[in-house]
Amino acid sequence: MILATWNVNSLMVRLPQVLDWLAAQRPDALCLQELKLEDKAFPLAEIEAAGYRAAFSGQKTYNGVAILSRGEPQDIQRGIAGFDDPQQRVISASVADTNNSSGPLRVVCAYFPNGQSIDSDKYQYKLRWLAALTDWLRGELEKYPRLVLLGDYNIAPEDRDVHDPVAWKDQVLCSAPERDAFRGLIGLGFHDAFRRFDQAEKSYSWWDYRMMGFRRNMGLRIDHILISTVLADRCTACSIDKAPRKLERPSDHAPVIAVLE
DNA sequence: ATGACGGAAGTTTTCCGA
Repeated sequence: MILATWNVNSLMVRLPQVLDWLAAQRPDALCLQELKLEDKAFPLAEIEAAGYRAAFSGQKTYNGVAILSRGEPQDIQRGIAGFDDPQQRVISASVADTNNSSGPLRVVCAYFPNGQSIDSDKYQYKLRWLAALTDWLRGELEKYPRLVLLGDYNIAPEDRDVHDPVAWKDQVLCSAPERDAFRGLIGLGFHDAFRRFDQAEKSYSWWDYRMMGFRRNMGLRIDHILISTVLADRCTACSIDKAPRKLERPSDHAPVIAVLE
């Protein structure tokens, strides 16, 4: 089965691209971030017409996350339990596992805070958010061993995930506390699906709109799919689909896709 | 040089993203 994540940077603007991509890729589940719309504006009819159901948690202007799946998402949970946050950044749901009879997969879709800069209050919020997410996921993994965490992590885990590691050294998205937090998630019992396979050098999932970032491949790998240990051996591929980044009016992020056999 | 580009809110400019 195919699981994917895509920060669409406004679902209203990107909806035609999302519908085209669903038709072309036929993922079993697609996690979306940065919807930038309220729930009452969520384009449910268009998505259902494309053969998908949806769980979503939106807000005005910023943030907003959704899980689209071919079957009805079950046991939907919004946010991080025990972490009050008006920013809509996390949604979880159970989706049918098409290749296994031992129960559904638990999908957690997350839009990690950006942090702005390491001397910003938003960076402190990011670190608190990361700690809360980690604590919460420790329990979720016990409850749902077949768990996948997909989303825009706003963390480039290693220097090889950064087009210019010298310029980005100790900057937000690359700082040691953020990378420590990423490793902390791995330490709970996750595997970075992308790094389980040979990949081209300079593989990124986000490129700045400015300075011809995409054409010059000035990017970062900040969108990730972490799969729990019991699922890891079923993962047969993981890739970044750069095609949508080449369209007119693209998101600044490209989708990341994982295949579970 | 802290710019650029893109989206949203909403109005001629600001905030935010990464």
